[in-house]
Amino acid sequence: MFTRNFLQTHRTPRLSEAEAASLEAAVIRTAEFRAKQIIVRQQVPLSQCTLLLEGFIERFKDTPDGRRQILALHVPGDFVDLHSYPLKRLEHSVAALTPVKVALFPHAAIRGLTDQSGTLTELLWRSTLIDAAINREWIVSIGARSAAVRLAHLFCEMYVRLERIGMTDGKVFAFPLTQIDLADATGLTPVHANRMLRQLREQGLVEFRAGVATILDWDALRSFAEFDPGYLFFD
Amino acid sequence: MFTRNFLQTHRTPRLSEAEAASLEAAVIRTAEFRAKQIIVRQQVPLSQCTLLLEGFIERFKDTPDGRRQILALHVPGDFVDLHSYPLKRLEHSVAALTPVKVALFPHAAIRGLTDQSGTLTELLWRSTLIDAAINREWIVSIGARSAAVRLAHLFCEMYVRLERIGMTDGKVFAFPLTQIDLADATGLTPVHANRMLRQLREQGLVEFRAGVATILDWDALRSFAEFDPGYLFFD
DNA sequence: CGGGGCCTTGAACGTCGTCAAGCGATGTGG
DNA sequence: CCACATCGCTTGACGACGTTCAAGGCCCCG
Repeated sequence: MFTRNFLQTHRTPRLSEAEAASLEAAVIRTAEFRAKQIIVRQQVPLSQCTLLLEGFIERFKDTPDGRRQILALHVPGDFVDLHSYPLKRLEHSVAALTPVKVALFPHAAIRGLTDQSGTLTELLWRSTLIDAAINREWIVSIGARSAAVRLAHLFCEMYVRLERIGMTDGKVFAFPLTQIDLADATGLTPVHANRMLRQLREQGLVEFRAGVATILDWDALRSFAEFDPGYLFFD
Repeated sequence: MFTRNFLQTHRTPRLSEAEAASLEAAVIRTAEFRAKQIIVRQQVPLSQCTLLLEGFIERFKDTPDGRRQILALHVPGDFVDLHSYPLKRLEHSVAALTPVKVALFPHAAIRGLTDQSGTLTELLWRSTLIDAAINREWIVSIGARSAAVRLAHLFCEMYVRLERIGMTDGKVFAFPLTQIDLADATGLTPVHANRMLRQLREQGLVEFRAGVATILDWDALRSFAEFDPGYLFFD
């Protein structure tokens, strides 16, 4: 069941059994990547899409002056480059944060799915647009929230997304990023990210150590972060 | 020809004449809005999509503490809320920056188009994903570029997008935002945006006055802004 | 044992934000 | 027709949030 987590997080529109079976059957093969390995390089023409089965993936872009901006984080059940189907190439790169296992869907198979069913089309399209909604929420975070709030918001988002696929253990979840990665995701320097993490910990909101996050006070964290999960479209 | 500007900016995949005619025929009516009028309110269920014909539109989100973040700017030929088709509602709001004229496509008509042609599906889907690519470039701008570079990048983007639909006059183009809007789009304060605009003008890169932008030195501006138009997918 | 990530902390600096005041243009009502 | 309010733009002074530079610690791995 390659598509179990995907269907778990994308319940609207609901597929018929036949449609779900077609989606599952569109996988030609699986693949594995090591941590830090680049999975998709920007601007390279693509002919298949990647569904993340196990592990964590990042999408990022490097700027000419050597800075690096993480654009999105992906968890199991996320299509990491479904948008390559209409776009044919990506304008950013995709890399594994941990060892990962993925399922591959040839573009031709996606085309087959969209020809077959308007509902399947809508579901796949929708999933790319939820990614876009997350991108926009990150714009709000980076553009309009302070460093500490930004980090808190990211912890909220990841907690909720991981909780949905059963990858949390109470208020504890694996979040295998370095502080440098967190800084690259939030537009901060590693030094300042470190200081803000300490502050969040001392405020009793969230603790982050060795790639593991522990929510200390969910209500307080959520309110501190101005977190409203509507943008994740968990309908 | 409601869809002329849209087809002008979205040349891939190419539609057959019949497909282009179907797209054009999917419009049920046009509508007009006054400047500053809200066109789509966040979280309200939608049943139609809006194609911008004339004028400028913004997408934005307000934060609890009263800040406002502009998420995207739209020019004629852009679908401003095509993503409401798979999502059914938006997590942000849409407003007119100037008096605007739009064409409306019922969701049911979009469904008809996607049922009819995989190529039409791909084109519409693609256009929503180009919006997403622009969102991601804004993440890079806000997260990793300095205030002056950020503004310069925005001028580059708008110049290229407007040039494509014939809305530039040499190196001059109407860009009907206030300095406050520019600040809200770039995550700056109006005061600082003002200072950076002065700097860009004094450096001989770009001038912005009364809603009109003038590129003073395109090559210098482009290089200062680290601008690479690849993310706009002008294929 | 040495080297390289990653984390942590301090000190100094600078970009950007805040507060405040004044200007010009526009518009509205007395 | 003028008084006055509003809005957007501009500039100065000051302060803060976040960056930069630097050093040291820990841990893992070769």
